[in-house]
Amino acid sequence: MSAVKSARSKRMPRAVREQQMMDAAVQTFAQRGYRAASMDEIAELAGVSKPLVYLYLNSKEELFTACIRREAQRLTEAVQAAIEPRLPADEQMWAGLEAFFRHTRENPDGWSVLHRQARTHGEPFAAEVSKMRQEIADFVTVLIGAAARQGVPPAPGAAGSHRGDELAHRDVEGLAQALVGAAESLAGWANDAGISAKEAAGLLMNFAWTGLGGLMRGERWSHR
Amino acid sequence: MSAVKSARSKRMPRAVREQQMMDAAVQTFAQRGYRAASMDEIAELAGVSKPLVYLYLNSKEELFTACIRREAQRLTEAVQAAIEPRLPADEQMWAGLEAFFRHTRENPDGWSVLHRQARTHGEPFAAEVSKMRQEIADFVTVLIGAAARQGVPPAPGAAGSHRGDELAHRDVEGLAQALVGAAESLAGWANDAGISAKEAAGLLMNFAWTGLGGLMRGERWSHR
Amino acid sequence: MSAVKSARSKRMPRAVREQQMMDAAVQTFAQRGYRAASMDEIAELAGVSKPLVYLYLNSKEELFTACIRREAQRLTEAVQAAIEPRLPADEQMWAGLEAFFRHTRENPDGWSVLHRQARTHGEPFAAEVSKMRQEIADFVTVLIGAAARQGVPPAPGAAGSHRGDELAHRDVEGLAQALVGAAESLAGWANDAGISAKEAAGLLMNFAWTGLGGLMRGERWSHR
Amino acid sequence: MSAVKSARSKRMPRAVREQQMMDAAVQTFAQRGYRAASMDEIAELAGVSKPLVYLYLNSKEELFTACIRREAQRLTEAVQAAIEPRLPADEQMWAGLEAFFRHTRENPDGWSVLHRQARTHGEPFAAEVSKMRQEIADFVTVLIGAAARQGVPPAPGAAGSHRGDELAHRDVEGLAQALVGAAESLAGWANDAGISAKEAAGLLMNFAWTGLGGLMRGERWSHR
DNA sequence: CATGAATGAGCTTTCATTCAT
DNA sequence: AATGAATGAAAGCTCATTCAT
Repeated sequence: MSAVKSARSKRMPRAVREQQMMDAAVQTFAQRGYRAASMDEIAELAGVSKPLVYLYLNSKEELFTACIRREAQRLTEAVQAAIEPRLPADEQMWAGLEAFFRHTRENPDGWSVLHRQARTHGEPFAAEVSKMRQEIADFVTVLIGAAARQGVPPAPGAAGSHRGDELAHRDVEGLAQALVGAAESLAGWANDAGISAKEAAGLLMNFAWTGLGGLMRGERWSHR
Repeated sequence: MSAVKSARSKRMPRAVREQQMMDAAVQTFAQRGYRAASMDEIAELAGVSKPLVYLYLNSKEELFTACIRREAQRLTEAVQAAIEPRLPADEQMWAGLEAFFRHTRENPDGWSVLHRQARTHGEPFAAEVSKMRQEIADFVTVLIGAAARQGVPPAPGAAGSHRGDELAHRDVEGLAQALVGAAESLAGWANDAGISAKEAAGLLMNFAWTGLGGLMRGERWSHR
Repeated sequence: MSAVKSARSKRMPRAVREQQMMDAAVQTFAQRGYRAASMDEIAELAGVSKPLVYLYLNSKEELFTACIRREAQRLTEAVQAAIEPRLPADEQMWAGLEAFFRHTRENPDGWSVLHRQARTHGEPFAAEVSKMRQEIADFVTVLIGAAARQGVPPAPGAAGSHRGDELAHRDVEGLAQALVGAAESLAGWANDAGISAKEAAGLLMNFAWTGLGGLMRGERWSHR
Repeated sequence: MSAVKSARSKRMPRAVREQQMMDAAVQTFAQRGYRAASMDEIAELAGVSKPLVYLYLNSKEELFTACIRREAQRLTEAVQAAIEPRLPADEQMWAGLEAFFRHTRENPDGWSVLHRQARTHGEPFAAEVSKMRQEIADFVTVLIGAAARQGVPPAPGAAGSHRGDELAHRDVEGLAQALVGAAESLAGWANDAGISAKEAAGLLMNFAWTGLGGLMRGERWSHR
């Protein structure tokens, strides 16, 4: 009936089967955790026998790594595809955040594998995610720098933009880390609370970008 | 010198033995992960036989839960002990953050169990941490509300305090989530980068509290 | 240059392919042992696909048996080809031993399959080698008998040949067993110690043939 | 009834259980071969569960090694116990051979593990046996040397002992190898053919010691 | 109070073997 | 003539958990 072959039909090319296996693996790893996920369950969910999984993906570790890489790439691609480099820094940031929240909401299992599972299970895997995370943090760092040069979020009623006090490099890095952490945290919360990607992005922009503006203008918090 | 007997001596009261076991368990869970940690290893590290662990703590699940509870309590207690309720909201916030960063740095295994392991391994455990997280988020929510009523971070040079536009409850909740996430992220980064708790707290105050001030004054980010 | 097509070229007559497979099998069985050798490895080493191995050789057991038969035949042929039946018994023996040591040194994998692997793995295979071994033992028995009739290894300085005391049939059989075992043992040792086939054959002739001569003359060892 | 507790009774000391396991393992390895022997089968034969085997002996490899060592020690001890160092070399040799044939006949599985299995399966194990074999070969070498010094098997009717031509060290080593190989081969044959240990020892003494005597007296085989 | 002895169940991994093309 | 795709069955090993003392 259907024009699409049933996912269960036998004898399909390797590339297709591999994707099916990784789909099943991501789902299983997300729900059970790396150790608790059994290759039996993954194979069954993929609709193939266990030996075939091993034939194509070699071991549980390699399968997990392959999943992490695929999901990391999909996520970064989704974010990068949303960014229009000619727009101002804040618009780029907003677009990136919106894409991030949208992607994580649409791929909760992939996000879980990246955010929870991969970072929890030792060095072979954590490094894979750290790389992705650092890429994003670097990008955010650049955006903050750009914003600083453009003159940023003017305080309403304040005199026009002026270059704020220099932000130390270490501070910028820390801010990027904080921002990424906030986004990660919000991603989990937004999905559970039924917040849309646009709302979440707006929320974080208000929170972070505005605060950033303050920093740019030299505002600092200190004990009174 | 010490009034405490050697940790290895036989025949000690149950409460002490239990703490030793949980110390060993927290360390093992942090290093290996919930599933990979074996009761054998925990018992050996605690210096007792395996049946004794079962006698006192019943099962791996209960042991893990007990660890989570203990560490969660220690963390929240550390934060709350640092807060002086009569101080202004921002000072409370700073003190809480400083205590948080200090405690996580001084108890990396406990923090790892809470932040990484517990949330990664299914419902019985994640709920335990969510509770703690929510407590903190609620507290932050209260602080923000208080700050809003007191009139907060005045824009330098702006006219004195004025009540900001109302912040929707949902927004406040989201901000709290973002703040907690940022703090968690910074906790990891700070420990690796050798940032002191005070520095990390200051960084986050500048980032968050300032932004918060903007929000209070009705500043919002939007597409131009 | 060569009239033989590359071993990797496609579409070659069955007989040739079969030999390639058996070459690969002998090598793999020798290096890994019967059980540890995988059909995958054999097929890959032979440069063909696994189903083709099954098409031609039916099963791992049959493949192993085929290897044993081929190697046993090659060995016995090598030994027999070296023997000139019109020569005296001792010269025949020497020539046979020399050929044996030479062949095992030049075909260590084949020898390993016969000597080590085949005898180690249950009845279907051990019988195959026993047959070959018995053939050789029988031949040695005949030689000894011939030597006995000819009057053999005269003690230097002793009066000419005289028919020795009768050797019981069972003794002759035992001697043949001992001789074959000694040869097998020397084959391994000689290869490792860099002893040439001629030297090894000489050594064994001195050892065995001389002793044999003593027996023929009725010398017997007994407690004093 | 029996004064001996049933081998199946539960809860026995570790040392006893370990011996039971090794008994079962030796039997299984001998009958099936190293690879084909399954830990399941060994455990069942030993009357214990598989985990207990692993608890005590760690792995299949270690279990195999332990078996090899135990059987090698038992064999060498049996041989050494039979030797009376004050007796002449030939009597020592005879006693050693007799003990060897007796022990291998009474412990066919242990002998199979040493002679067949251990040498067939790669380096960790073969080395263990080589050590034992070399010990024996060295001992034989010493005996041959002693015999040479004492003046040995006089040709009947020949004038009293005289020091034979020097035997090169390499030759002596080769002879020892041949002798050990012959004994190994005879051990298998004697067991199958119902030859007693004494008969087998006598056979080999006649064969080897007599030949040796010839060599000592300078007799050499050569092409005529 | 404390433990040495013991196991049922389940995991990852491998292999000989067969179809469908 | 030849192969890519696929699997049933079993093996080595580990673990949470319990008895008997």
